[in-house]
Amino acid sequence: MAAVDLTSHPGHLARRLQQAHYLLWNTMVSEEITSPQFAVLNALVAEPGLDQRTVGERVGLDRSTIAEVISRLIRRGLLDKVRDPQDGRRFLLGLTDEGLRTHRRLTVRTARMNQVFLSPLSAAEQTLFLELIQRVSDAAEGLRNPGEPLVAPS
Amino acid sequence: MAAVDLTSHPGHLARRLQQAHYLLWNTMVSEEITSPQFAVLNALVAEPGLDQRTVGERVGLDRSTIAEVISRLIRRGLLDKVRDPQDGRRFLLGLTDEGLRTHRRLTVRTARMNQVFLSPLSAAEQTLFLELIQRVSDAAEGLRNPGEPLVAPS
DNA sequence: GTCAATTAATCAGGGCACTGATTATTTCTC
DNA sequence: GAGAAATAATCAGTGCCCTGATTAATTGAC
Repeated sequence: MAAVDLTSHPGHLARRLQQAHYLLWNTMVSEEITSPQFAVLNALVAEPGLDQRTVGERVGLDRSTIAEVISRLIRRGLLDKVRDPQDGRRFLLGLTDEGLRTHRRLTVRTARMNQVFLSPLSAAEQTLFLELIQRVSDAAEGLRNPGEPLVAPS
Repeated sequence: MAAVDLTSHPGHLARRLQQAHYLLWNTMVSEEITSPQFAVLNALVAEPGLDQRTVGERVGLDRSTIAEVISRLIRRGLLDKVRDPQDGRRFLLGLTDEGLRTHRRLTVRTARMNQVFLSPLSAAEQTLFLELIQRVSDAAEGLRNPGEPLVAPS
């Protein structure tokens, strides 16, 4: 009889938030292209010709995950990759015409979806909400490799 | 040249938030037990003897996912399940002694982790943050099966 | 120039999350 | 009481997310 109230646990709420978003994305944006996949397309619209690792950095996906996401996008003909002639370890990524079209099409829909998603909040709350999430995530990411331990061992 | 700023996309931020939480959980709480697994243990501390589907409902996991999570917890000896003599479709779940001990141990650590996770925000902001996430998630979950379409088709 | 350290990408393995289909049991209807 | 509808659980398939180990190429030290 010492159960905890999970509604005070930001991690639990974050998971539920993401699930809710996933569902809404599926109904309002696309059943084919996922939100992380769109983020990758978007990164390459912003900076064409990036390599795989850097794209992962831009959108917040680790080396393994970005590899999977990219291989799916290539399989679907939205991306192609060529070896960097300057550095034989790297692959340079580029959007295909269809990739570009897909990005354009989904951009409109994601805007609408974001509106619906945030509609329970007032305009001021929406701005605050985005800012708070960002501050918490940024701070936690900053704890990644800090040189000194985060907490004293119990 | 029509890339979007993903920092205004709540879904993208939600994903990053969850990743940040995942990392912090791993370093501050446990490398064995995950946050969803803890949520399941916690649900069974609050209401012992629930069946699998109901536990999933309580913690926000669908039928497939809850089945996997529970089978891992059983494999690790933290849970056991018995057929409901009243209803042969159901399994009733119970915490083992070790499951109970694990829940108790992790409860302390999650509290500390939540403090660290939210530390970039002031006390007032923390309260607001949790409330805003909850309102957005609840609203989006309410859109699940509404009888009428969410949006006019494009 | 050669060997060592670094770096980009891949692979193996574990866990979370969803959908659609299937199986077993119960409940509802007649 | 027999057949139909509903419900709990499982299975197959896809995708995201992480770590640790491995491979191939480049860079740096000497």
